[in-house]
Amino acid sequence: MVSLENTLRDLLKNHGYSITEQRLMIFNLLLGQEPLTMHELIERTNNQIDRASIYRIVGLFDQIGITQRLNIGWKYRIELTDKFAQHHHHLTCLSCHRVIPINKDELEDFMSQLASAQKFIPVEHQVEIQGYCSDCAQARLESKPKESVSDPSKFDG
Amino acid sequence: MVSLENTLRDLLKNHGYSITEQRLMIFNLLLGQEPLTMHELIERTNNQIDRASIYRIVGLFDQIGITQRLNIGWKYRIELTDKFAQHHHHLTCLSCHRVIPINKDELEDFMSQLASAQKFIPVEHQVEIQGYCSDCAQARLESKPKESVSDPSKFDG
DNA sequence: TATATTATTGCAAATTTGTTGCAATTATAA
DNA sequence: TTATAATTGCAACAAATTTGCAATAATATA
Repeated sequence: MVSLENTLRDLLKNHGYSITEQRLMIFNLLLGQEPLTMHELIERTNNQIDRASIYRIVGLFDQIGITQRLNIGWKYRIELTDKFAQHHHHLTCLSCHRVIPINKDELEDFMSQLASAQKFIPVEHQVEIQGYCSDCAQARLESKPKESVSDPSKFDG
Repeated sequence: MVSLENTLRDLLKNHGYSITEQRLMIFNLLLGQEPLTMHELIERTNNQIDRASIYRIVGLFDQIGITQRLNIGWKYRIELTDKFAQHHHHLTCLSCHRVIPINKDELEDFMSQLASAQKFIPVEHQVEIQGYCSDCAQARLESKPKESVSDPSKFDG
């Protein structure tokens, strides 16, 4: 039986990197979570790891395929790759910013097909769909307020 | 016959914003390009627009659906929405970082289906597939060099 | 298990990226 | 034209990310 942490250890080893307390902590913070922003990740380490190290660790994780980045609205978020987690496809509501994970096998198949038609060897993929969730779609039907923004740069994504 | 710039003018007008030289310039820099990072966009204005204004303009463009953000590797990139451009789906090579646009109708159909099955009203969507393009896949078959990086945080995404 | 070697971390400082307030300028509508 | 409101540039600020380097921790080997 292989635990996810062992997969991590192997990945680090195989790439010639050492296993440190800090790397394990970052990994565990990401495990089983919704994708986290850097800020959230830093917060959750509770000053037990220096910021610079966190950036270096996430950089390394990205590089050897442990994590990947995802843009939701304005800022990017960090999530574990397929090796460790399943929910890499999302429906994002433009109104309430809810993120609904989608995880369909048919989607996977479709992706591979699409890629291989171009002689491209897929490793990871993400699908993002922005729109309106059923609640917000309903609310919008009932009242459609005019937008009015003094400083457009203030928008929250 | 409607030019894309007229579509832009209308969009600004309809939302109550004015048409300025700066907004037109940003728009034209994005038109027909691969998605640009903020840095690239700023560079290409050649000091003809202040940084703060560029951020404000892109913020506005995002808000009224002229642009959207996209993560390729390390930093986010700005690209025009469907109203102006077609290539919102990409194959990204993990080795040479080439970005190959994909634009398939079947993909569009598939997306709408997927979303509506969840009573979700799709507005925009992106599909990103990372893997190896045919050239790099070939090269990797011929020689599989060990990676060796002194400071992992230096990686270029 | 101790030790030498190399990788990794924390710290402090620097740089880059993004934001804000406000006066000067420009666009728009009358 | 001219008045009004929106937009820009500027300068200062704040947040995010990176860097160099000495101290520390991990690894491989004796």
